[in-house]
Amino acid sequence: MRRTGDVLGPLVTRLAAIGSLTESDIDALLALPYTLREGKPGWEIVREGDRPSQCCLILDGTFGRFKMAAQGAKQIVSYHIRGDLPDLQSCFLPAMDHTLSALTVGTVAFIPHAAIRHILEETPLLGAKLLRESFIDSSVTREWLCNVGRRSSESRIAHLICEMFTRHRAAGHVDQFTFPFGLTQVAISDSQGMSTVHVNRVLQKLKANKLISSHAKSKAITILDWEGLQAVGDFDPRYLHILH
Amino acid sequence: MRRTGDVLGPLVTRLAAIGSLTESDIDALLALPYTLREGKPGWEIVREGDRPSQCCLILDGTFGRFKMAAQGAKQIVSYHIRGDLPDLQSCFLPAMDHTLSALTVGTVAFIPHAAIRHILEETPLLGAKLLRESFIDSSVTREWLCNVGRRSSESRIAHLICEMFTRHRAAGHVDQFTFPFGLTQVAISDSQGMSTVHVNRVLQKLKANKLISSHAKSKAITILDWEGLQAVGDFDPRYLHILH
DNA sequence: CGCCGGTTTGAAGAATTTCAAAGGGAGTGG
DNA sequence: CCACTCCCTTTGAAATTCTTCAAACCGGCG
Repeated sequence: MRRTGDVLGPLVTRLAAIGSLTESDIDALLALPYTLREGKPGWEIVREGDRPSQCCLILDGTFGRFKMAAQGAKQIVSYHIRGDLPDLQSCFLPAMDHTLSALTVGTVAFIPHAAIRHILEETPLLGAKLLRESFIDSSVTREWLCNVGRRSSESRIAHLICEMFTRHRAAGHVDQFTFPFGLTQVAISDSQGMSTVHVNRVLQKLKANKLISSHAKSKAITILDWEGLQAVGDFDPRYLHILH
Repeated sequence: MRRTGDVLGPLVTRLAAIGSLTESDIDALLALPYTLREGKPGWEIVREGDRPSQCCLILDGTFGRFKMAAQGAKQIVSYHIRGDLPDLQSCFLPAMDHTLSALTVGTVAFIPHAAIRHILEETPLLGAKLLRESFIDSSVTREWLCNVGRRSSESRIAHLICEMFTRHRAAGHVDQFTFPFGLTQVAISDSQGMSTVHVNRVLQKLKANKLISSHAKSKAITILDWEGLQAVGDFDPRYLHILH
C-alpha cells in the first residue's frame, strides 16, 4: 500500500481490500478534502433525522449505527472500524434513518458530499469502488439479521467475534490472533438482541471452552481456537467480500 | 404516471415513489432491454454463489431473499414486490451472498448489467435514482434487524404487516385497507426469527384484538385498525423513504 | 476515598421453542 | 367425481432458553 501515512490512507487500505485500485484512484482518494474530528464513547456523529452535508470516514476507534425501538430499546445495526464509510448513503437519501455514534474513543474524517458526488459523476469507475463499500455494508447487515434471527446466542457472539477479527485483520489491525475489541457487554447485547446478563454468560462459556481469552486492560480479545470459533459461530467470511 | 402500461412501468412507479423523475428519466427507464420470466413458489431466481450478468426487476408476486444458517435454518432477509430491484448490488459485487426466490407465483424482468451500468456511467443523475432504491433496501434491512433484535413477537408481526401494507400502497396495490399478502406462516417465521407455531398464535392474537382480518381464499389481509396496528408494531414509515 | 460505568452472580419468571398430532383446502390421478 | 396427497394451519403440552430483577463486585479516575 502506497502512502498509508496519509490521513486518508485507511480509506485506500479499505477499498484496496475489497477491490483493485489504480494509481490514479489512489491519488484521487488521497486528495479528497476532509475535516478531522475526535470524540469519546457516546459521541453522536450524525443523528436520526439529520440531513448531513458530509460523509464520515472512520480513522480510528469503533463506531456503531443504531436505531431506537419502543421503550428505549436500542438496536445497534453495525459496527465500524478504520477505513469504513458508514454513511455514504447520506449522499443519496437526505434524511438519516439511524444514528452513528462512537463506542470507543475515536477519530473520523468528514468528507463533503460534494467531493463524493464529484467522484461518482466524473469518475464512475472509482465511484463504483466506493459504492462497493456500501453494498458490502448491506451484505453485513443481512448477515447480522441472519445471526439475530436464526443463530443461538452462543453462535451469535462467536460469529460477531469472527467478523470483527476478520475485518480488523483486513484493516491491518491484528497481531497474530489478538485484536482490539473495545465493545462493552452492553454494546454487544444491543447489537445481538440479547440481555447484558446473557452476553456475560455466553462470553464466559466461550472462554471456558478455550475459544477466546480477553484482556480487560488492553480491551483486546485473543482467539485461542480460530477453527473452533468459526465452527461455533457458523462463520463463513464470504459475506464480507474481502479479496483474498 | 405516464405509460404505466409499459412492461417496465412498475420500475417507473417505484422510482417515482422515492424520488422525482424527469421525462427523459422515464424514457430511459422504459427503454431498458429486458427478458420476462414467470415462476411458482420456490423458484430460485439467483442463488448464493452465482455471478449473474443481469438484474432482476419484480413485476408481480412476492419474492424473498434468504440466507441459510447452520442445520438448515433459513433467514429471509427481505421481501420484494412489484417495482423492486432486489439485486442491483450484483452490478457491484460479483458473487451473490444470498438467494432470491419466489414466495408466490410471480413475474420478473431481467435487465442486463450492461444496460444498468450504461445508465450509471452515462447519466449519473438517473443512476443515483436507481441507487436510491438499493440504499432504501439497506434501510429496510436495518429496520428488520431492529425488529428481530428488539421487538416482541407481537410487535414484530404487526410491524411487518404495516410495512407490507405501506409498500403495497406505494406500489398502487391496495384497495382501501386490504392488500395482497401471499406469505405462508412458514415464510413469516423465517423472516422474523420465530417458530411457525408462534407466528400462528401471534396472528390469532392480532385478529382477536381486531387489528387485522385475513381472507384465506384471496390470500389478502385487511387492516381493521391502522392506528392500533402501527402502535402495536412500533411502526414509523420514515425508514421506507417514500415521498409523501 | 468514593463514585461510576461496567461486569458478574443468583434465582425466579416469562417468552418461546420443540415435539407430536390433528385438521383443512386445493390440486391430482385413478 | 372421489380418494389421496401435499402443504399449510392449528392445537396442546412439555421443555428450554433467555429475560428480568436485584445485588454484589471490580477497577480506574477525579
